[in-house]
This record gives sequence, C-alpha cells and structure tokens, in this order.
Amino acid sequence: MSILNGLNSEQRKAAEKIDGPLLILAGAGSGKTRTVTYRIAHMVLEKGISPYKILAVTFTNKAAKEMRERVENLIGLEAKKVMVSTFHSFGVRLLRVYAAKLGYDANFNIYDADDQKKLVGRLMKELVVTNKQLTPASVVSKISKYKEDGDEPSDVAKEVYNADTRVVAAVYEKYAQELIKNNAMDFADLLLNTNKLLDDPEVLEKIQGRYEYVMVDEYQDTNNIQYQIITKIAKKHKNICVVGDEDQSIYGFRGANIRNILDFEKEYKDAMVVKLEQNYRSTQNILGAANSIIKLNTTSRGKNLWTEKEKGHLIEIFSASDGRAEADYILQEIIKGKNNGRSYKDYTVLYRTNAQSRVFEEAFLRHRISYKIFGGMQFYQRVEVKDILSYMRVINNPKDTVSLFRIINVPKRKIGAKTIEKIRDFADENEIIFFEAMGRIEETGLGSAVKVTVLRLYEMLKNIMEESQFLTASEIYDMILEGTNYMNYLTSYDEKFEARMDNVRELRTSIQEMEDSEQYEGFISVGEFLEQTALVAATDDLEEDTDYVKLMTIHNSKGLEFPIVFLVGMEDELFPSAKADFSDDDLEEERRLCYVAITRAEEKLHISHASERMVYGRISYMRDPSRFLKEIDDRYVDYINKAKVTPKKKESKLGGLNLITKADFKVDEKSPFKIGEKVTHKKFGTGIIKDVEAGKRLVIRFRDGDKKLPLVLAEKFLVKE
DNA sequence: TATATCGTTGTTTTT
DNA sequence: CAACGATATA
Repeated sequence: MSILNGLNSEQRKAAEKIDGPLLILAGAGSGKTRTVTYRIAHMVLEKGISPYKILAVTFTNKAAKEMRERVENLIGLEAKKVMVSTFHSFGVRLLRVYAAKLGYDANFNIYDADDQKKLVGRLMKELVVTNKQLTPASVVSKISKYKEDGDEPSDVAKEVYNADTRVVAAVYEKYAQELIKNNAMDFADLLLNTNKLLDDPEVLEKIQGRYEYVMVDEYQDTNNIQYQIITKIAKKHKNICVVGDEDQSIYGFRGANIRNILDFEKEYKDAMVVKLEQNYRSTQNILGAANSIIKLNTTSRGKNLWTEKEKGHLIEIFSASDGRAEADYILQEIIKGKNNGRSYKDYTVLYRTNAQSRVFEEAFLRHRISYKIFGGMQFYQRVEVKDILSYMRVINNPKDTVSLFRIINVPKRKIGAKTIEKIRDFADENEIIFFEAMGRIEETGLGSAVKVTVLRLYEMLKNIMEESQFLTASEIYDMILEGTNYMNYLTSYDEKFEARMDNVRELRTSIQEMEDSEQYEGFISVGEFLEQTALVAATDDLEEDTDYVKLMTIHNSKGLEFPIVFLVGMEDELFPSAKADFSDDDLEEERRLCYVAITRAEEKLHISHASERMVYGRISYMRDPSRFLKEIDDRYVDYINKAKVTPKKKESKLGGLNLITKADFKVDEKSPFKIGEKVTHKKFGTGIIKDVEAGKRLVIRFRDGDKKLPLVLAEKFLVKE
C-alpha cells in the first residue's frame, strides 16, 4: 500500500517519476503542492532516497514553509533534512560560505530597492548626470534588467547605443564596484552571484554532489539567471522536476521568462510531461469564466481544467458609480455574510495596484471590520523602522555606507554633507573605510564641535560591534535605542510620532519572536535577523485562521485560495494597466494576471468596477469597464446592476499615459514605418510607433519608455510585426 | 547646518 | 494626494 494512493492518477504518475526530467503542468488548484509533497514523501519513504539529496526551490518563504510542513506531516522529522528554500535564501546561504571567492565578506548586507536608489542617486551626482529623464529609480530599474539578463557592466559598455545607454553603463560600472566596496548585494546579485559561484568547479561539484534531486515550483516565473542556476545544479544527475503553469506567469516585468517552461521539453528531449487538469478548488462557473479568458492568450498551451464540484454561484458583476460606492458594496456584502454565519476570514479583496487598498481600508475602519493589508508599504521599509535597521546593518557590516550615511545624522547631530565629504576625502587618501575614518576624526582637521559628535557616534557603534558576536539581536536593538535616544528623537519628528513609536516597539517584538522561534532557540545574531527582514515577502505572515478580511494585490495572491473573492477596480487603464496598453506581450501578461485572480476563488467571485475614481488626487471620469470583463463568457456571469451606458467620448486622461488615438494615425508616405505600427527591437522588445518626426526620426513607445530612433538605424534594428 | 516652504512628480505589479 | 527635492532663509 503506497503512500501515493492519496493521489489521482495523473498526480500519481508525476509523483512516481523520480529519475530524469519531469515537467508537471499544474493548472490552478490542481493539487500541485500535494503532488510535490507526496512525491518527496514517496522518494524518502518508499524509494529510500536520503532527504539530504533533495532540493526543492520555491518563490516565497510561505510556499517553502508550507511545503516543509506538509512533507513533515507525511514523513515526520526526516522532512527537516530536505532542503526546501526560496531561490534567494538558497543563494544567500551559498554566498555566505563562498563570499570570499567573489571579493565579498561573509557578512554582506542585502540592499533593497530603496538602498539601491540611494546609492545610484549618489553615484549619479558624482558622475554629474544632467539628463533629467534619468532618475535614480529609472537607472536602478535598467541596471536590474541588465542583471536579470546576466549582462555585466562591460557587456553594456560595449553596446554604446546612445547617450543614455552610455550614462547608464557608466553608473552601472561604478555601482557594481561600490556594492563590493560596501560589502553589499542587491536582490539581483543574490541570484547573479550564486550563478557565478556555480561556475567555480569546486562549488559546482559540491552542490551537484549533494543535491541529486532538484525540484522547482512556479517554474513559469523563473528568470534567465534562475534558469541557469537550476540547469547547472541539475546537469549532473538530470533528475529535475519543474512544476508550473504557463497561464500563471505574471512576473515578466521582473525578468521572468515564460519560455523557460514552454521550452522545457525541447531542452530535455526525454522529459516526461504530466498535465494536472482536475481542479479541486473552484466551482464550475468560476472555472468556466477563467477558461473563457485565458484561451485568448497565444502563449497558452491549452488545457482543460475541469472539476467535480457543482456549478455554484454565478459571478456577480457590480457597476459602481465611484470608488467609494464600490467599497460600500463590498462592505455591505461582508456585513450581510457575517450576519448569515460567515466569517471575515472568508473574504478577500484583490486589486491591481497597492494604492487601491486605501478606500477599502477607510471603509473597513469606519465599520470596525477587522482586516489586514498584505504588501504595499512593508513594515521594514518605514522610515523609523529602517532607521533602526540601518544602525543594525552598520553594526553587522561597517563597510555599508548607504546605511551609515542614512543614520549618521539621525537623530540630528549636525553632521551634514560637508562633514561627510571631508571624512570621505580623508578615508580615500588613507585608503581606509569611511567608518574607520570616523574613528580617526582627529586627523581630519574638522571643527572641534563636530569632531566630538562624530567620535561619540563612532565609539558607540564600535562598542556595540565589538560585543555584537555575543549579543542577540534584541540586545543590540536595546543598545541602539538607548545609545541614540531614538524614542526621544521621534517625539519631535512629526505629528504621527506615536504611530512611529509603536512601529519601533513592534520591531522589538518581531526580533523577539524570531529569537524565540524553534529555529533560533533564543539567540539570533544581528546578521541573521537582518537577512530575515531583507527576504520577507508580503504574504509570508498570512495566517489562515485569524479572522480578518484579507486585502492584497493579485500578484501577492498567487498560490493562495479564498472562499469568497472580490476582484475590484476592473476598469480599462487600471486593469489592464494603462502601461500595458501598447504591446501584446504585456496585454497577455495582464490577462494571465486576471486568470490568476479569478482562479483564487473557491465558492464565489464578485467583480466590480467604477465609472468615476480618484486617480492621483483628481477624479477620473467615464471609466470603461475592463476589456477582460467582456471576455468572460456571458453564461457564467450575472450583472447585478448593469452599467449605465456612458457616452463614448474619449478624453485624454489626466496623469498616466495618453493613449494613442485615431488622430495620431496620420501616414507619412516617405517612411517605410507608419504611425501605429507594431515593431520589434532586439533590445527593447515590442513597441508601437508613436510618431515619425519629419520623416527622419521615429518615436517608439516601448515597454520601458519612449525611444527616439533615427530612420537609418530604425531600418537596421527594427522588425515589423 | 537646520528648517520652512514651495513645486514637481509619480503608480503598475515584487523576491 | 503625498512624498520628495530644490531653494530660500535663519
């Protein structure tokens, strides 16, 4: 009697295939995690494979934790020996061991988007970047793209495409050097450097030798670097099992390459492919609606999701007059449900952008409905929390100037830009790090008052650093708060200081919780704590049993399921996003996102849209219902208050992108390219020609902005679709 | 060097 | 709208 009897025939087929490449195409709600966990259990219990030899990679900590727990339920404590990890934590773990091979110390800090922006901003200032189009954020995003594609600064420098590229290349090069100097890695580095490490024969051999069986979850969302990492590890034994669903690939903007899953069989000719098509989650109507939308995607391989469940409720579509009315409708539905024996925790609100959470938050607050928002402004990113974390980061890694500059004058110590510059110069001259230069402040020739404050800060930090190995993170937190008198500083920060103080206290609680957890048994080093905070994901702390309404973006909802779902803000230019309006690839990704949203619902799905809504603090009028709404087959939906037909007069929307209108489609006979045509560029991807300037230059709207291309070059680099 | 005030700018989506 | 940066003034 095999443990696999708990699976259906297809799931079982997948779970039994242990050796060689395996592709599991797992439709939404088809028992993917069940299959994978049973597969692991089968390997360990029935095939006698050592759990140490198994590596399972997921995208979020929550998914990793769930997988670990479910394997543990099946095989007990042996489960702890299986390496279940996210890509990023797996990378960090390896990088800590082999940091030196890449010129890093083991205690490197991890930079988030905020830190990246700060550093890039600093470098742009140093390089005197005058182009106002290039903001730190935009440059960071370009650099991240390069990294996701595996392009080094030198690769970018070779491709001297235009002035912008040259500037970005220069910043990128400095940025890369600066990261090493600061002993810090950004998110992309965690993967990129892991991948580099695996080029080292010693490391590769060790990893390949250890992990004979590799599994990857959510394979449709792997980027090119993650693909390389997995390919290298699995190369020796070829026991690679990837699980995914091309219809749920929603992270293209972050470098995810849907081709990884689509081309798996080409890459591994002897791969077994198993399709899981029975859905255990949703009713027939919900599945029908989801299927009617996704079949319009050209990247969909086509699958037939089916269920034994009943037809269930029709999908209710509500047309609200404005955003407020939309929130009220949802509020009423929840109150009604609550009176009929449902709980808050049965309800989830899904939206396209984080900003949309606000109006619901206000409604729920007014009516004392308990709720929790996942994602958005993360706890660890708040100013006051980040301040304390920055102190910890300096203590963990004195080379980290991004953190050091952040806190050097917080609380106010009268250390300004001038002083920092002088200390920096001194540090450069003497080839020491900035922090050590602070300790030798006497030699800098700065004014005596400022010297005293700098030295006092240095000594405080140095003190904690020296003891830090023996101190647990909460003790270090206490020393920082005491040493800086931070709470006192907060009282005069702004009118929200009380909430800020609460957050700082909550940080203490979160350290304490980790410290007390089974994993750490009372001691967590400051480095370990920082690592945790850097790698948390929005829904990692989602608790199924707590009775609150959950609110999150559709992206954050992936992999989760909820009894009753409100899919809100279903309007063109919001969903699909206005920024996805110009290319088919983008539109298809938005459609997949819509598919993900619909398939989260188990019993009932509400979809709503509003004809007016506050956007950027102004009211946007006559908003059209989302085109995706029209794509749902009518037999699955119930319009509970059919929208008033609004006159079709397209005004140019405030803020956001102006859509290309008919008036733009004038024809320039001389040019082989016409306005409105779709073109592909090998670097920028698909775009739409917006303008043909005097027959000389094309303005093309690509995914990451408008580009101007001289006709001569255009003929060389552009391919018409 | 700190603070006050004004103007600009942006918002997809995230490990 | 709100967060952030640039500029002026103490």
